[in-house]
Amino acid sequence: MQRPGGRTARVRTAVLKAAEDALVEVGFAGLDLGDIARRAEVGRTTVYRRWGSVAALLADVLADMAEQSLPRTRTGSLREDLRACARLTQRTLAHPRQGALFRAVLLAATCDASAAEALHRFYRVRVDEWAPCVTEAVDRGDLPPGTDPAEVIRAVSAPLYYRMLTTPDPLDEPTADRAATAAEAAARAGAFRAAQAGDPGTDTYGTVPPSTSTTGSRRTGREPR
Amino acid sequence: MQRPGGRTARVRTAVLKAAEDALVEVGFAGLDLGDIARRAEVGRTTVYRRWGSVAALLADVLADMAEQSLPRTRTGSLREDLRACARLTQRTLAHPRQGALFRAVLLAATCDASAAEALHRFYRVRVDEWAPCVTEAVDRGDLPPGTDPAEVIRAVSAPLYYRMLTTPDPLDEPTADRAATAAEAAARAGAFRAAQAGDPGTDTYGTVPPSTSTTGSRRTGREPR
DNA sequence: ACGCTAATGGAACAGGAATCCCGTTAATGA
DNA sequence: TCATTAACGGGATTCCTGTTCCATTAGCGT
Repeated sequence: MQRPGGRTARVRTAVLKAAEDALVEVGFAGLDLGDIARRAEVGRTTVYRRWGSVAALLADVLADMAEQSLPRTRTGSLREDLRACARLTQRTLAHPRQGALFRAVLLAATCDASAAEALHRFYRVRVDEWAPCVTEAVDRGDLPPGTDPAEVIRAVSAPLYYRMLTTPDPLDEPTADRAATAAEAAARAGAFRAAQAGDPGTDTYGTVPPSTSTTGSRRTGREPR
Repeated sequence: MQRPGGRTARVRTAVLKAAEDALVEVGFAGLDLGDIARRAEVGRTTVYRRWGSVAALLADVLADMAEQSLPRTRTGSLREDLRACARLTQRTLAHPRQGALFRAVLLAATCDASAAEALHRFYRVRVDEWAPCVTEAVDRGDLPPGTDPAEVIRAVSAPLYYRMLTTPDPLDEPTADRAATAAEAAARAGAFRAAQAGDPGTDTYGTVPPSTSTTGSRRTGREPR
């Protein structure tokens, strides 16, 4: 028989809070379940038993956070909607507490399956929350029919995450606005329409090497960008 | 007196190789310098002395990788250039070995200053490598004057990284092509021109709350997207 | 070739995180 | 209100990572 009431819930709240605090203070690498238990004034054993690892604990933090998410704003304009979406992402990532949290969960997700699943669910929910503004724009005729709403929303946030991860530059509002503008422009141009047959250019890549399989190690040169 | 020759270089090579192997096999979370030393058939002491931490070692792996990067392809078409760029990124991230490596270094960068610096330098170099194709497109008149080359290149990769991190979906070639198409469309529409005064829309955000400072915690609701 | 010493590697040591054991506390339902 | 037992908490224990010490190896200059 499970006992989610009273004490158990209190302990969970205290530990999640302590985990966030610890994360902001010492960073992801410095997280230690024993330390978190101390901050939460809870027995070490309890934390180890209920969560077992930093990644699992962060997954729970994310799940808790997801329940508190805000509804999207609703303007009547695609431009304004996307800008609001971008600003929200920018503000969240730039926020000292929430930003640290998101970076940490992104990290944890690449190491731990439960954290990855929690993260994926979180983003699925968030995209679904904002997708309607794209659908409405399509209905209004502002965007071409067949535009994939989720892709547009993802296109708004992607540059912000990429910038956060790969450059030392701060995430400011102009950056957010630029991301929104770019996503809107691409959407208007039909870049996010669902794959349609005969799209010119999809079959004419003369310069890209075959790359039959990514498994082959015929070349040692690496190359992302 | 320093002795970069012979044995030292051999040890470095063996350790970096072993680190990559270990990364692919046990993942970032499971990395252990002792284990890496064992794989490299090198004394633990040596690894601890020369690198000291997983993050520092990964930074060195990244530096080593950067030296082996391939030059960009050169077609005469912006569309083809961006597609090649996107495909290269996609192929790299989807590659079992290199993909794991990049994810790990991204992680390490958020925990360790030296890894972060190595990562930033790496992406700066990569962007600089590809930026010319945008500059050339501007010169040809394919893109509006004032277009920021680096931003266009980053816009190509951003969706791929975002997808890799936030969804369980595989990174395939259609995804890469879509990213290239979207970046091109946005660039053509002038979304990446350097900030110019009087850009209509930049000053008319009626729905976005003030958000004077991101530090304030007046609301507990969180919200990325 | 030879000597100097940077660099390595084995082994012992230390510190701390994760686990286990078991008594205590307090939610839950009758 | 009371019995039941899920869940907690403190302390001992184990395991393992990272450090230190010192002997050995092998670049490097002469």
